[in-house]
Amino acid sequence: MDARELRYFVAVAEELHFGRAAQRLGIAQPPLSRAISQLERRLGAALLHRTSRSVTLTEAGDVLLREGRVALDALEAAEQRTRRTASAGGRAGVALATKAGASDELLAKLLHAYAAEPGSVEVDVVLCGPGEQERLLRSGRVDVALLHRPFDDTTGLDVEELSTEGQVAVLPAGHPLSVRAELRLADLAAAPDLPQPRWPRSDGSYPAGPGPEVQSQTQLLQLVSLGRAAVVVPESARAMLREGVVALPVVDAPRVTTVIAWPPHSRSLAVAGLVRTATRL
Amino acid sequence: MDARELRYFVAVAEELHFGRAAQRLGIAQPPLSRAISQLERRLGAALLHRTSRSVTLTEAGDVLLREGRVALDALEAAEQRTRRTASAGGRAGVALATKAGASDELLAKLLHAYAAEPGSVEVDVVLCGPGEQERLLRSGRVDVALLHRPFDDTTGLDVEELSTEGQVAVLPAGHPLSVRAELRLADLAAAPDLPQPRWPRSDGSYPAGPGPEVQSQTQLLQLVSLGRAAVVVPESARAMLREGVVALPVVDAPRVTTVIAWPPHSRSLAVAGLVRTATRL
DNA sequence: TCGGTCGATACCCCTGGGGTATGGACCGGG
DNA sequence: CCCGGTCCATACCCCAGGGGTATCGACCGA
Repeated sequence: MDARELRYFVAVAEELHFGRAAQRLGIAQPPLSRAISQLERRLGAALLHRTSRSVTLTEAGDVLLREGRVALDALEAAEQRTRRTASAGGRAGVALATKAGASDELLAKLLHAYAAEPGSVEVDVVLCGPGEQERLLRSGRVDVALLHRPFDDTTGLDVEELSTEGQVAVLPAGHPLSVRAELRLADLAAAPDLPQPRWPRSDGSYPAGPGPEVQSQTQLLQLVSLGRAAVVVPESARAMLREGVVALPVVDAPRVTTVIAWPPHSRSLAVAGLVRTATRL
Repeated sequence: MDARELRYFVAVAEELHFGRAAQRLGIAQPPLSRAISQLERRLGAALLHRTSRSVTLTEAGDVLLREGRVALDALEAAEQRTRRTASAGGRAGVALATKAGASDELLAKLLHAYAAEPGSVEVDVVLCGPGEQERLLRSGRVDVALLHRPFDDTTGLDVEELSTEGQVAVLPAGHPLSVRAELRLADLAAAPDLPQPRWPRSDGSYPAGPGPEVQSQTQLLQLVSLGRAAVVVPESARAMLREGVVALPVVDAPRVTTVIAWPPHSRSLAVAGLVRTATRL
């Protein structure tokens, strides 16, 4: 199978609309229609149920969407890692992704300890938005990442657990709930004046909901201190709190596990060294 | 990156010879040369050191070979699983690979127990040669496989351990060593009249060595009973022994672990059911 | 020095992927 | 009930690029 055809199919399967998919791919709609039906002919399988009003996935199409994404990620990763190896020119560095503002202290300790190891190489740290690390790792932009369960999906990655922690609710100082010693998730849900803010998805769109739209932690904290939102974050994020907000333990929020993750086929000594250092912290 | 280019590169990287690689790919040599240098240009990376007498991998080429194989496997798997889903036509079965003659009893118990589960589906059992299961699983020909550590590589697969066992040496009855109560690997290495037989690799060629070339277990056991070879196999293979041979424990051979393995992205209920049944045996 | 090997280059042909124009099915509104 | 709008499929054209053959140039061993 050709990678191009697969990319086309994934676009259509995600949009469920030939016109929008074609636009996203930067081609006209007719060649896209043709490419998909050609793919179906080659596979001997119907992938989409289509009428002139709606497009839906068949069972086979659902399988191809899931497996195809994995394959395209692997292809992209092969390309990216080759590029990075070549541009490093022998003196191979290693790229690490982590969520900006999360596990700050852990990251600092890790980088410091690893730099002291014999044979350590330069670490290129990529700070990214929530959920972004996983994509960077799977697509080969980085070699290793710090992920946070249960938020990030570690399926198909090798991982080593580093630490677990509870979560705290960040509230406006002076809010009635802020005098409590601890909270439950239900308490927050029962406070409609404090909706959960909404982060952009990877395509830039926002999920529906009552909360304000945010793009950065700074923005988020400002909204909280203005009394317009509340948010639940891991305890370690307390380090970045500002005036005008308070943090209270949420006793029934899921515990967050920080893990170091890397692709299972990695043969990189640098990645192995980072992982070893991390587990010894 | 295009899958075609990647396939071409993998062929050249494996053959380290443009002419042979082109022959294997069924194209002429000049287009292959062109495709590779075009790939190098696109990636901005030298992949091969070439003189008119030899071709070797650069560091970047080595990375691309390893990552590229994974990507091509994933692509192949996406295609195969889609085909199988479609041809199953809704009433989805599940394909399981296992080495012919290995873990016989375990397999029988597993199939029997799974068939008795509520909601179980038909299991298509694929018996294959040594080391073949792994390839079938990675390339999507099957959904789940029984593998044997440390012989099979489970990198990048999800696994559940089922059993571990020691290994026995199968010798000709009447051989001086056959009167011992137990053996060590060194004893076998010190008996040049009993070389280890050689199995064909996936490309059909044989590794170099003194032992006879074999293609089947029957053939193998006949050679042993004729006094021309000896072989070390897991204990459970005792069930398939024949007259004229004896099996002695090899105390320092690595223990063999039978595992059930599946691709990490599998969402198949049938695979989950098989795994659950297997771990409960 | 010469023949043999092997990758690169030059040049040609034609497949097939991309474009525009248009058809045909379906739906909602007046 | 027709009419306009939406959306996928079909028809047709163009040309980029992938594949072929012929040949060159570098290198090695006899």
